[in-house]
Amino acid sequence: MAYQLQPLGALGDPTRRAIFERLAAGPRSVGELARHLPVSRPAVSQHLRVLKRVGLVKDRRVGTRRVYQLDPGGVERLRSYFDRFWNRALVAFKSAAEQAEKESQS
Amino acid sequence: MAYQLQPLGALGDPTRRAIFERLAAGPRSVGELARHLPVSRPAVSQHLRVLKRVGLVKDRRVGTRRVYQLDPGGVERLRSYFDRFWNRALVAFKSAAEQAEKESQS
DNA sequence: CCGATATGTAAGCCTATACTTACCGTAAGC
DNA sequence: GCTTACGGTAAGTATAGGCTTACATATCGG
Repeated sequence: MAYQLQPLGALGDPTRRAIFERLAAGPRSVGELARHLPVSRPAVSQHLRVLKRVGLVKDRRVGTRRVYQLDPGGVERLRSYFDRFWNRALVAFKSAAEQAEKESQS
Repeated sequence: MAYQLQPLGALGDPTRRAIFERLAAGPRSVGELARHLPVSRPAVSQHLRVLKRVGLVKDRRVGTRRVYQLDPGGVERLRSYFDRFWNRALVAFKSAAEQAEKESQS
C-alpha cells in the first residue's frame, strides 16, 4: 500500500491508455500502434518505454519489428490493488451508513 | 472500453493517489487529509474536487466540516475494468506463447 | 451578532512532460 | 553491399496542471 504504484501514474495519460487498451486486443508492433493514433511514431515509442518500465507491457523482437503485448503480471497487480480498495470502500461505506442512521435517531 | 475512463486520469497524480489511499482507511475531513500531506489545504480541496468529478469519492456536510469517503461504485468500475484487461492479457499471453512455440519448431 | 473554524474558489506561477523533428542503429531483401 | 523498412534516442518546445497565496462563504458557539 505504501508502494508508489507507478503503473497508475503511467495510465494517467490518455494516449498511454489508448495504447494499453489496443494491446488488450492482442500483440502489436510499434508502427501498427502509431498508425491508429493521432501522435507520431516516436511518441508511441516513448509511451511504450514508460509502460514497459512500470511492468504493464513486454516486448520481443520479430525480425526488424518489435512486438509489444500486455504483461499479465502488471495487470494482475492493478487488479488486486483495486480489489482491496473495493473491499475497504464497502466497509467504510457501511459504517458511514450506520453512523448516519445513528445520528438521525438521536 | 471506448470510455475515456477518467478515473485513471485522476489517479495518475501521486497526491491524489495518497488521498485516495488514505480515504480507504475511512472517511476523513479535508483538514484531516491536508494535515498528513505535504501540500496546502486548498490543494487538497482541488484534488478532492477532481476525485469527486470522476466518481471516486463522495462527500457530505458534517457541521462546518465536509467529510469525504470512497465511492464504492467508482472503485467497482475500476475493479471490473482491470478484471477484463487481465483476462484479455492472459489470452494474448497464451496465444503469444503458442506462436513462439510454433516458430521455434519450424 | 461576532469571532472562530472549516472549506471552497480565483488568479497566477512554474515545473513536469507529452510532442515534434532530426538523427542513428539494425535487420532483411534483392 | 546497398537500400529500404522499422524503431529507439536526443534535443528543444509548448502546454497542461499542480501548487501557493489571497479572498469569499458558511456553520457553530457564546
